[in-house]
Amino acid sequence: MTAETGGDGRSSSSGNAVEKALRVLEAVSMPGAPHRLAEIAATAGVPKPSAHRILGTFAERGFVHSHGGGRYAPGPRLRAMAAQVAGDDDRGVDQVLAELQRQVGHTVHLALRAGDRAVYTHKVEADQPFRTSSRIGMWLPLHSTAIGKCVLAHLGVLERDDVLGAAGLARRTPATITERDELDTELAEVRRRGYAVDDEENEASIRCVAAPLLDSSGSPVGAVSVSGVAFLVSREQIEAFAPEVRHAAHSLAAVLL
Amino acid sequence: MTAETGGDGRSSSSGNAVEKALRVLEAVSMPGAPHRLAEIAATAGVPKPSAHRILGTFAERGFVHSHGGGRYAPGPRLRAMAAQVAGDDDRGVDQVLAELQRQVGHTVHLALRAGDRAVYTHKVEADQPFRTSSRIGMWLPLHSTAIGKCVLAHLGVLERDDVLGAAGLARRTPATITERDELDTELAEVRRRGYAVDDEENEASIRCVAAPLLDSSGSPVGAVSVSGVAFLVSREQIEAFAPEVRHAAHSLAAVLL
DNA sequence: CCGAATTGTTCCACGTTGTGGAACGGCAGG
DNA sequence: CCTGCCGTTCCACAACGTGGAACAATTCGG
Repeated sequence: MTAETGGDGRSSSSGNAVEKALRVLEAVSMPGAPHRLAEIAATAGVPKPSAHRILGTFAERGFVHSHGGGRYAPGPRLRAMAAQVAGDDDRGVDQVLAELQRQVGHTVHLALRAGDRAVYTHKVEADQPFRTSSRIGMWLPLHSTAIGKCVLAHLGVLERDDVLGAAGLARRTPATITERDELDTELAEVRRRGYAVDDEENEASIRCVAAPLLDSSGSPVGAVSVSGVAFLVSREQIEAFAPEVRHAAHSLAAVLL
Repeated sequence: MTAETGGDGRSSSSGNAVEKALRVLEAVSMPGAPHRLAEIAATAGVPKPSAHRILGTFAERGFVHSHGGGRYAPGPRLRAMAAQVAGDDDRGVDQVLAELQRQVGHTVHLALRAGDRAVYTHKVEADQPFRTSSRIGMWLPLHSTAIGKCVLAHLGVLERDDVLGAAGLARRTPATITERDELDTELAEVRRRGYAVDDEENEASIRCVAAPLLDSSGSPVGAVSVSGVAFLVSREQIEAFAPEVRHAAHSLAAVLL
């Protein structure tokens, strides 16, 4: 390990060509299929001509599909890669999630962090035939969800400011925490307890508990959650699942990292 | 530059840095999670030091996870991206596939081409509770499957030689076509009819029909297929689904491209 | 239907960045 | 102990990406 100072140093603005490519690829992959060039350039934080050139390369290889005049969508090659990645890790992950689902009887989610949001990657539905509006690939805000609060709580102060500054504290329900002070208090509590609760803060009638997945350096990678319908599960009942959720989180960290 | 002797002429373009990055990313995404550096470098067709540098960049951004000592696996960020891509296109795709499944009553697959193989990206199971050993993300050979033959049939001769040279014509069942001449005849037939049949050539007791998805330039992007258990569906019966499969393929081409 | 604002695309001189063969150290298997 | 193989580091060279600015196409508003 040569003397790498933990801070950003040069990488702050753009840096590596490969890095830009990754950010562009990520931007193209965002929901809302056909994206415009300017939009992608902005999202990726890359100058317009560079984005154009990179997207051209992607298009040549079939990673993105160019819808004519400056509109880009994920291409077949990227879709194939996505299917491979999504299908491969299912070895142990689904097992752990299914086990958790059996223990608690409610819908179980795994979400991974992607910048200033989290993305559902796995889901095990509850036995009860209750509507769950979530879907794999759907992304959720960090400030109003149990999963998101787990992530935020374990970010460095610097990065947290960055992320919250970019995403804002949008009100999602009457219970959503929209004050930064209040959120910070909550996050301290999350760190202390090792799990987070969402008491109808993101969606009315939905309560969740979540526990964070931390990598070897302590950075939050994502979180597991249990979601219950409010009139079936009290706040106390949901919170009582915390031990099981934390256990699952630890198992998943072992499998995923 | 390395003056390759006939065998593997793909050295066509290692020029672009982004291109190399893409190939490396693809190599990391392949099934069999922790890959070794040399393996990735070979698969991607990139010199070892370059692969190392690129993987380092990926690791910094969480796209791959470095298992220490030259072992790399898809990272959280890549998984999140994969979930987004896989989840987003479900708009119309699943509808079309479900419609096809209703018409034919058997298991329906969508696979996309990735280099010298195809990858299942979508699946709608048959009503009948029959084992189907396929899974999203699983990859299948091109020469012994209906889906693969659709792809091969619509490749340029040059690229077909390349692909078949790399992958070979491995025998999968007694019925597998392992002679290049015979395969070429079959592929001409596939082009003529607009669909391909797999009569227990890839897996014993499984018969399939497939129709290709062609992009605007006529290149094969993937294929849709219907798979039936051999002792329930005769070759004639499976082949009778061809019109429906072709129809679905056209609908999907419109949605995906 | 036309002009104005926005967006996609091309160009190009500049120097930063990636490049990859070769050499080094570490690890395993004979 | 020696012998491959593999991951990692090094470095001189120039190719490649870079991005501001100019240009073309398209959209929007009146």
